[in-house]
Amino acid sequence: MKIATYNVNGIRARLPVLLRWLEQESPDVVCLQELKAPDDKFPEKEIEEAGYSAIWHGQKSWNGVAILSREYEMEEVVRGLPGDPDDLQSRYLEVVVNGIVICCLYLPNGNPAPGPKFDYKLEWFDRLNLRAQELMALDIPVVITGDFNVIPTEKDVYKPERWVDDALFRPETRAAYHALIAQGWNDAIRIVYPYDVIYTFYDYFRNAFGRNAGLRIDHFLLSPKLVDRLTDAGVNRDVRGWEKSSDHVPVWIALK
DNA sequence: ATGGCTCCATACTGGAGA
Repeated sequence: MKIATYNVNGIRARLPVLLRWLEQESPDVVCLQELKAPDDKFPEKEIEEAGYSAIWHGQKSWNGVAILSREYEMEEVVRGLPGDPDDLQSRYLEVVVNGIVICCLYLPNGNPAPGPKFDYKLEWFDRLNLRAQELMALDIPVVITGDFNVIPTEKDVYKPERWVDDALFRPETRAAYHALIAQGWNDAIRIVYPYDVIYTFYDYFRNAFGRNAGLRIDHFLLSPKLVDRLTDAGVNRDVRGWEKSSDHVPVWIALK
């Protein structure tokens, strides 16, 4: 079973690239972030013609997440991150598919930091960790994946010293991420590739992709019940070089 | 230190992204 995550940065602008990538990689389940489209503008027909059912949580202009499935039935569990009725941003979707809970998230960017956007990021992170703790306590197969907007370590950024004050790398952000990991979650990419330099995002500016000046901010976290089933993982780095690419790269895992 | 690029909105410009 192959599961992928891809921050598309606008599903309408990205549709040709998305469909080409789906055709090439044939993932069973796909978590998408940054749809940048309201619910009624989600390209349901094109996704269906590509062979996928879909559940989506859209929003006008910004944010938006979706989960696609090629073969397995999906059952929606949670829409929107619990814990704050005033938070209307579409950043979290949770489903059960093939006996696995899959959480698709788009964690707030948080820049500029400090400031209200950074406060929102940390508050959102606290609520994510509460939900993750609930799932961990169930002792079942769970995948938490998506765009975390977190650079976990210095190894995950091309020039760490330039990012120390950024909301993606500040101590508070890394502390929240490490608190999540400390619940017992396993970083799938680092299990398969403990030492390699792996990036999932390249800025549109300054030929970042050509210089391999990237960040690793899209992650796959596996519950203990699932980690033994991990057989492979990777990033589709070449997709970043395609015409009209997203600034993010698809990330995937394979489970037995 | 700045700006470089790309997306979306109701649009010839600005906000957000990371």
